[in-house]
Amino acid sequence: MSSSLIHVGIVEDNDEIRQTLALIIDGTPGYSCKMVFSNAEAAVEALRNSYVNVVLMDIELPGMTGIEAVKQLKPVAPDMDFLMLTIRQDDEAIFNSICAGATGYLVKDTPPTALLQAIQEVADGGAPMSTSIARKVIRSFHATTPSPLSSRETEILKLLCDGLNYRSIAQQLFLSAHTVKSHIKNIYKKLHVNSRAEAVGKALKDKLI
Amino acid sequence: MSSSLIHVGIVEDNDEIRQTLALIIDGTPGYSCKMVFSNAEAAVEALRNSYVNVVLMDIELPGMTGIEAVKQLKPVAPDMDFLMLTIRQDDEAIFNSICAGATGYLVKDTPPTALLQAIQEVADGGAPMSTSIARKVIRSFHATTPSPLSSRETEILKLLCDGLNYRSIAQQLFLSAHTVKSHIKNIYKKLHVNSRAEAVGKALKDKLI
DNA sequence: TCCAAAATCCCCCATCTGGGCGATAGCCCG
DNA sequence: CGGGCTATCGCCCAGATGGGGGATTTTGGA
Repeated sequence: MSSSLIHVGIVEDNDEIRQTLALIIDGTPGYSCKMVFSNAEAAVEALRNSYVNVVLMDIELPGMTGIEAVKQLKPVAPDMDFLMLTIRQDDEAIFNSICAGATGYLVKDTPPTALLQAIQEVADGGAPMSTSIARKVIRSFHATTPSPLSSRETEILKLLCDGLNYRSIAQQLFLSAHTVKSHIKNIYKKLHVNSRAEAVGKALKDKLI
Repeated sequence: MSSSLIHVGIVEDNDEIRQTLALIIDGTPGYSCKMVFSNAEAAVEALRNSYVNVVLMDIELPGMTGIEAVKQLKPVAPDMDFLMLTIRQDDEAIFNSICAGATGYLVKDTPPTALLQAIQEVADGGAPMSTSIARKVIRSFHATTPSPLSSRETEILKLLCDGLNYRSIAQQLFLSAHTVKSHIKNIYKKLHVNSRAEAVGKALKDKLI
């Protein structure tokens, strides 16, 4: 990995910081920094069809925030990685950035060696982050509410998520369609919903399945 | 945090490793290790109603695996944290463990200092892990397929996930119910589904909304 | 041991849904 | 300029769905 050139982009409104970062990166063999922007709007426009591998993105920017920029760029450039730049470790903002599509973050006073290493790690498919951020990410993985459903109901809910109707579910579980309907009615009661779509929505959002 | 006693549990079938871990932990001030098991079944049974804070769980166990044990314990003891024990860093197994409810992992030859530090970090709400694991976790956060839906369709899909029917969606968006139906039909075509439930399931699983 | 919950099955019916088919108008890209 | 996509509105109808009842048996925990 370290043999190929890493193309880095920078989006940072503070002139000094931006130029310093660019100098460090472009001055190091193996790193190239041609795409530099002082606002998110210009960056989104120019980066969408670029060959840039890793973007250092300031979170606080005039106009569009860095988080919003990532949200727009990630879908159109899925292979582009984003490292957010922050003054200090702000767990909430960083977590939101990650939800938006960022891979990790850097605090702005990171020494050059660590900066370059973080970029390298990201390019190599890693995601450098503190343990507290990692925990936040993991937590949002897991179910927060304990499921009120019985195992049979959970089983049926899974099949609902696949779009099966009464009959198909009944066949799959060797039940009568009446029974399936009965279970689904109970699921609705317990989840406080009254349609398949809402049940599926709640099930997946609350990680009940 | 470091002032209160951390109750640690161990589940590990290798006698030597298990006893070594227990000795290290129980021999350190601030750490207590009373719950020690050589198989997952006994651990699940005893830990479900225990006061243990952090469990060191071997992944490979005779009978039930450590991953399965976490899957069973996490729902009934949501405040209990799990650190998986592995011989070497196996990204796939570790990722599966995290999906099952684990917070992090340790390689078995971790030196005592780092071991205790990792336990402390977990007890303090962190999630120690390598950058490559972190990346895997983050990746499963993001949409993998670019959405084929128009913005209007996405808007309607969101409302479908909330369980709204034609009329309610129409009112919310100031449209005729006919138009809503029309959009939904197009959504079905694009997502290759043919019911609300399936559309919602696909939307949330593929992170289209 | 006894009760509550779960799991199974059944009926009725108003309403919702999905599929088929069609129409007009705007917009962008080639 | 024409074709494709989107957005908007419309009608018909068979079949699925949700809500309202009720019933029995098994299971599991207190």
